[in-house]
Amino acid sequence: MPPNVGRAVESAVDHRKGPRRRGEELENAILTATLEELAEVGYAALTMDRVASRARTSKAALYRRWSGRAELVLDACKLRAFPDGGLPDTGALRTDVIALLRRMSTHMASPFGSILRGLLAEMTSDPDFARLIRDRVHTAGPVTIRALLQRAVERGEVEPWILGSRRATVATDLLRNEFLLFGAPVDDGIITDIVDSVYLPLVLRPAPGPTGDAEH
Amino acid sequence: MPPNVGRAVESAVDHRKGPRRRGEELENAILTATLEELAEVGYAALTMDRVASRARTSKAALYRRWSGRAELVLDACKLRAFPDGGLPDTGALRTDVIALLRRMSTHMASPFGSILRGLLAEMTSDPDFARLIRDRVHTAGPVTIRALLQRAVERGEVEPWILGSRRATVATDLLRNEFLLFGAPVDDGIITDIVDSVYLPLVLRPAPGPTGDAEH
DNA sequence: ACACTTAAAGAACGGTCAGTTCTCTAATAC
DNA sequence: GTATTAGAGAACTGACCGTTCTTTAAGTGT
Repeated sequence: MPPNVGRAVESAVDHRKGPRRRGEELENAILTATLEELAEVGYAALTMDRVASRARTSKAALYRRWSGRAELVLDACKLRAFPDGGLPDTGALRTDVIALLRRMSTHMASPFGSILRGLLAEMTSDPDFARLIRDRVHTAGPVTIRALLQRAVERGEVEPWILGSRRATVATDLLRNEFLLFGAPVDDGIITDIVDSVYLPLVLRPAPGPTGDAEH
Repeated sequence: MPPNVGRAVESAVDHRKGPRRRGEELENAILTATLEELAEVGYAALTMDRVASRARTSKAALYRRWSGRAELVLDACKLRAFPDGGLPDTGALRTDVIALLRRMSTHMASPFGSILRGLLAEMTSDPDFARLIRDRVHTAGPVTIRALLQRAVERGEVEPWILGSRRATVATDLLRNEFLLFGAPVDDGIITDIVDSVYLPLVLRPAPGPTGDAEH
């Protein structure tokens, strides 16, 4: 019945007395711990137990907020987004794009790279979750390069229809592919090769399209 | 000692007596069981226990041959390669490439797609293993498209230098990117978009006007 | 100030799976 | 034949996941 009324001789070490965090404060501590774990051991080796103990909380507190590792990491990446550093603005499309790809490359060489791989693998299961990952993780590249293109259009370097074409994001798409296959950081020669022998010929002025291909 | 001195009251059911497979026969059975498991539950849910019991063998036999799940799956994919079906040969580069991308798309919609994702995620750890994956899994696309290009060069559709350029594999690179981000099968409109608005403008003869693409 | 409600800390548990290591014994080599 | 190799099967350690329980601090309402 009420077994241990009295005294609890046990529990020599029980710091439930310490200032107990709640709500947002605790949540922030958990997300911070998650990012630290990601930086130290990467996504694949991140465990809920480790995050909980690093944040000096309990797994129960984690599972009350997130349904699993992937959701937790996703939120950690979302709120404390990795530094973006503003748009490159060198005055010419070529150097702008090279600067962007270089930045993406170093970004992928950070723990973020392993997160990317891990989340990509987990997209197999849930389509809704897959959409979430796509939206939160894979939009940075395309959004940024479209902004660079927009300025190039205003300078007259690029024809406006390119913005709505699949050509627009080829540079970041190829960089992502390169990273996934060969790892990061992506060699600088490869970056300039992507830009000079593929991307610029596709988007720069005199580049002709086959038929009227402004769709998507 | 008499072989079956009546000991061991235990072991009511012990079929170690059945024809015990060895060497290559057993290995084939294991690889077959691996492929069946892959087809049924996908890469993420594949476990060594299940493979062992499906092959009616023991985990010890698996670990004597492979150091883990990834190596096993890699070998299973390598030996009993998924059907290639020969090179598309339609007489024109455009239709050849579209046929190739379609085939790759359906391939990625098979269990092979989940294998791809899983292996990609495991490349984080070991660089040697990463190379192995790249070589065994991601060569099919590029190798095939180079063969298509080679024939296009012989027909005069494409200039020879393209074969050694990064442009050569852009179609398969973009398809892989599309699959990883959006899943398979890849919509047919996207495939033709990749080919018509990106790939062909990059590789076809000089300045491919929509009407007369000069072959002389 | 008080009782009441919420939720954090911590521990334990059941379950799954990875890898390892036993024993026993069939298949093979010598 | 005898000796060696290696497969079958089971047990076992250890990691991790996700859940649940108890105890108790932090808020909430009156």
